[in-house]
Amino acid sequence: MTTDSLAFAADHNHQHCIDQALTLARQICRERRQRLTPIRELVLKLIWQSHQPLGAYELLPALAEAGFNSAPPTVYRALEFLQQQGLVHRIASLNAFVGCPHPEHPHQGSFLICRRCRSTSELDSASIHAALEQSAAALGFLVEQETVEVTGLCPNCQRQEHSHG
Amino acid sequence: MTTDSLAFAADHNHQHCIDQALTLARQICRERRQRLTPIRELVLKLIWQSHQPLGAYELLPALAEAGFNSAPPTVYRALEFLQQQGLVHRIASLNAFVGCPHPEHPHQGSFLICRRCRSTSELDSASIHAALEQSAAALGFLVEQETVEVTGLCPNCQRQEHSHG
DNA sequence: GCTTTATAGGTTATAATATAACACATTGAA
DNA sequence: TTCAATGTGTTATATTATAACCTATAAAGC
Repeated sequence: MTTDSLAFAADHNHQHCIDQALTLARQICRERRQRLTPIRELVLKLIWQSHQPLGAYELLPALAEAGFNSAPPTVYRALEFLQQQGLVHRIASLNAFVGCPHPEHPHQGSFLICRRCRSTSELDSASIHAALEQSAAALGFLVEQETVEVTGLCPNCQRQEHSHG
Repeated sequence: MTTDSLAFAADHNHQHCIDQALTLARQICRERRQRLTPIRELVLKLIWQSHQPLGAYELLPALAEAGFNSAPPTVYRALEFLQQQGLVHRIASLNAFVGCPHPEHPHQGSFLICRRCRSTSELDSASIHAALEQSAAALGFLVEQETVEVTGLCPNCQRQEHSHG
């Protein structure tokens, strides 16, 4: 994981982050013969405007502005496609969606979510994944899907809370 | 963790499980000077009827039958109280609630959820917790809340799927 | 016991999130 | 160029959750 994919890294260059995500998405969809249509690309771009997970309904106004239909099914369809391609993840504990920095190979992320600034980072989850697999295997349980969402305070917000409550 | 708190254990005695949960709940609330009112106790009992997480709206008919008001706020209030006391957990990925077998000390569980029979077991999550803490600490992130929900197939359902698709 | 205060529950309305169903348009392939 | 598959528009509705306000009940102090 490169530092600049981390929302709370001090050296985070977000424009680079967005550009990279979109370029990668186009490339991946081309390779997989999947159609990254204007709506889908716009939704992905909107989600990548920040590292804060966005709710589906928060995306609708921007879709309307761009001249698209802005009824819920439009955005949910785009999100469904993006999730299938691994380009975004859904955060179950927030009912919201966030861009995936590593869509090359399908996976389910583990997330650190700051309750104060809402910034969310995807963890490189090998050890977490291993711990889950092991606990599951001990009970004979076959793991198919993992939802790992950790809420707390990012480094920046720890400082902020400390100084002004 | 005793075997009989595990939903997919072969020797699971569910009536014992329910009785134990209710007895423990009464004891805990007494100790904490919290009121386990009839509605709250009924909701807890309903949730413990199975190890399948139940949605809030699934509880309403039974509340109505028991002569209580059955508007949503009634059940959400009871669930909020039960969660605060650690007697039930909310499963974010299902929007549903499940009984907690170890409410004595507050914690947030890790769950194994069978996608076929919906049975859900709470893991003793020390190693998972440690892995999360470690990953978070490496980024300077302060953990406050953990949502760990693993979906897959329980041992029974693995056999079933294998034999009749 | 009575009064006061806090907590719990009843009730109505509505917010927030998500999907069903069907018609029409566009794309890509035969 | 026609067909089949996929994507989008549109309307309606399902599902999950909370706000707001009022009444009832419990517990705590006098």
